[in-house]
Amino acid sequence: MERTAQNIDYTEDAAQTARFAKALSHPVRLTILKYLNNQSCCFTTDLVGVLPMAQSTISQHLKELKEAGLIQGTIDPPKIKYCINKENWLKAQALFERIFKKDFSKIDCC
Amino acid sequence: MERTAQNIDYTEDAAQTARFAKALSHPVRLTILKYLNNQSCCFTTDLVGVLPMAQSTISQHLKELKEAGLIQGTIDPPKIKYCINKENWLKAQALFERIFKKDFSKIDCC
DNA sequence: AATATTAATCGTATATTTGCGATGAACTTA
DNA sequence: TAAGTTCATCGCAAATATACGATTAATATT
Repeated sequence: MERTAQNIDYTEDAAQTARFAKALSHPVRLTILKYLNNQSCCFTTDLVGVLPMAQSTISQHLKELKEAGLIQGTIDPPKIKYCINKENWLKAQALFERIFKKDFSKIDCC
Repeated sequence: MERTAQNIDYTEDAAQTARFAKALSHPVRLTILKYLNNQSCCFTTDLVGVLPMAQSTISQHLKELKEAGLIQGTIDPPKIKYCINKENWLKAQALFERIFKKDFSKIDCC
């Protein structure tokens, strides 16, 4: 097998952390998460009212957050109620904590 | 002014958090940061030896981490020594903590 | 001075992301 | 049943990200 970037096997933690980070890497998605975190839950309608973007764009961001596992939607016809996916949220929290948890006492070289 | 996505003024925190998250959103960059965090510092050479990718690609990832402020390079001719940018690292840590710090006691709706 | 090492940058190809308007499916309400 | 609401998806355009090899500038070594 050729030794190129295509064939790297990252640790599952690194891959998962990268996926979560990617989901958090857009200000609109951070705004949505903050909103959900404050409101417990909300409907897409609410977000469309708050965010100055097309409904389709917001729907796309919601899809990404859902696919990353950070939120979940429950059907409440004809609306969909979104909320934080608690389990994965805590998982993400743990992974980000792990990134930053290191001791800096030894880092005095720069 | 037209009310489109182009004209949104995100809070500085959201924008900064998104920039940090973007820097963390690739497994190679997470690997580099982990390496730096363990080793205190390292040279590009070291990373090229460890990561199975072209030197130019690694250099590009280093540039992104540097532009996000998470690492810094000091010239040590003919090499460049990279290490974590402690100040911004702690800033990033604080911002990510802030994302996840919420109380979940009220989130029982889903 | 000539050669080697280091690491950034350029040029290029391909993939992904972001945004919008338009459409459509599912469900409600009149 | 007809009209309205909700929200996902499609199709498209533009921007950004990712990777590579080749080149270049700076410095070190012979």
